[in-house]
Amino acid sequence: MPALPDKRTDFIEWYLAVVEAAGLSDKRYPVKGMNVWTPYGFRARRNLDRVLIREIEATASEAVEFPTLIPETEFAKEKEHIKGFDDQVYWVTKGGSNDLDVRLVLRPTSETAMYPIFALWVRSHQDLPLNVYQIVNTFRYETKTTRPFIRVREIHFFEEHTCQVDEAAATARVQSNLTAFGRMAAAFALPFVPIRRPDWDKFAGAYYSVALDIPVGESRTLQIGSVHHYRENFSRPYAIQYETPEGTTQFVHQTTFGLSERLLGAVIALHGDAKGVVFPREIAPFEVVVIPILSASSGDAPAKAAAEIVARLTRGGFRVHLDDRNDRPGAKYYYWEMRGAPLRLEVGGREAAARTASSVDRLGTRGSVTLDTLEADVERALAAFDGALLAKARVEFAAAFALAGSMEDLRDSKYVRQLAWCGSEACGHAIEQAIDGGLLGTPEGSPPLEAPLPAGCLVCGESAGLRWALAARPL
RNA sequence: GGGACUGUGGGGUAGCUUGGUCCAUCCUUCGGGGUUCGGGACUCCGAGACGCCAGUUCAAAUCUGGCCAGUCCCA
Repeated sequence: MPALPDKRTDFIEWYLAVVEAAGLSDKRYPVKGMNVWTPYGFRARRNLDRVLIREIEATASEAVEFPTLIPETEFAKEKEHIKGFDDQVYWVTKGGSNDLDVRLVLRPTSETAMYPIFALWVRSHQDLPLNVYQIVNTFRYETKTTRPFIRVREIHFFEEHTCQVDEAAATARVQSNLTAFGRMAAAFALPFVPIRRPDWDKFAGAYYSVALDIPVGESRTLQIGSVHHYRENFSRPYAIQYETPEGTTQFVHQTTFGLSERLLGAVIALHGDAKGVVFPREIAPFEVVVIPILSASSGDAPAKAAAEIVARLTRGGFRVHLDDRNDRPGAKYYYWEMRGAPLRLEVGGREAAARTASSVDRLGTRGSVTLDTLEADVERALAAFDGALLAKARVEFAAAFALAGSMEDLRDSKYVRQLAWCGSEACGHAIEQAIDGGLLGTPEGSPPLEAPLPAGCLVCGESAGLRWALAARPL
């Protein structure tokens, strides 16, 4: 197995190589931006979904599933929305050999599929809030270079759509989503910063958008999700209204929350190292890999002990894999390090005799477990690994930001820059030009760096409307 | 959207400029046998490729065009 490219200097090459070498995705499918989920990659995806489902359902959201095709007539109802997506949708124009009277859109996102039906579901204030989510594939005709998990044309998409009684309730739902995302991100050891996007960069049709960004290799950022407040922007064209207790009629205020397999890409990009992928336990296809070390002198004792360990841990609810291939132990170590297994247990003649196993986690921490207390020992080792991974990620996160006190600081910046901005579009674009990237927006809540807000905008020096903003180059 | 470049076994490559030496090089991978097994084993035997379609030519991996796929730069 040849060495991976250097992650720091050749980040993209490293990323592509590691996805390939870890067996997570097969990108040889002959359609741009549409890759095959391999068995190993699909296990990771299922684990990703499991966490998303667990956390969103903890906030009273219900799973639904809407159709893949949307009639053009519904798709076109909200003007900003269609303008934003027009150039990146796939059209179905034929049924068999007949041209369709009404063309159909392959959903790029599901507002326009759901909202005509929401209008039927919502009649009374007692029907609110309506919180539903679905995990489906969506399609966007991406023109830029596609990359596995990070920029694809067939997206494995999580989308929550809600209807609320008023603007304040919708704002509260946005906050609830941000909190839920905090728990999801913690499960994947991903420190992130929620950022309210500038008006010119918000979701097509939104009142405002909060993006969830993480700093990632080569001083860039990756948007791994977003939460949007729609106010009445969709409920009016789609006529989603309800009768209040007072007998009046109101339009609902809506929110959405979107995530995708980019989260998996982010986990790979952020935690991976020179040896390959590093999975936190929640997303790891196998939390524990057991490797028997055979030799002529120890006979079948290691194999028997390994089988016992696998049986016990499986019964204990762990995701375990026994690697009993006819290969050298060292080759297996490299193999599972490349594939990111959090914990490896080695059982040779010595361990089998002592009824123990040697443990090594993916960050290199060595230890030992005893068969008497196997489940507890493994649980402790995995928890310690997850804790260490999160701590490491937090240190790197903190080091990714720097204040910018002048426009000169933005040039060739190796950091995500925190700066004072007056909020005007002209100054925003000046900042984007200087950093050769994007003005990400204003941090929701406290900014990454604690510092007194300067007296004036970095560009124009004005103090009116002054707030912190972040700028970086997107991945 | 505009421009440049690239496509050779499963992965990575040599060959392309100047067509013939190529039933295509090497590494890795894969299958079978044997010996092995505490950080990428050794050995013997075997498998596997010129993106697709046209064209030029006595002759195409090599030249031309289209398509498909990919990479980079600019908007």
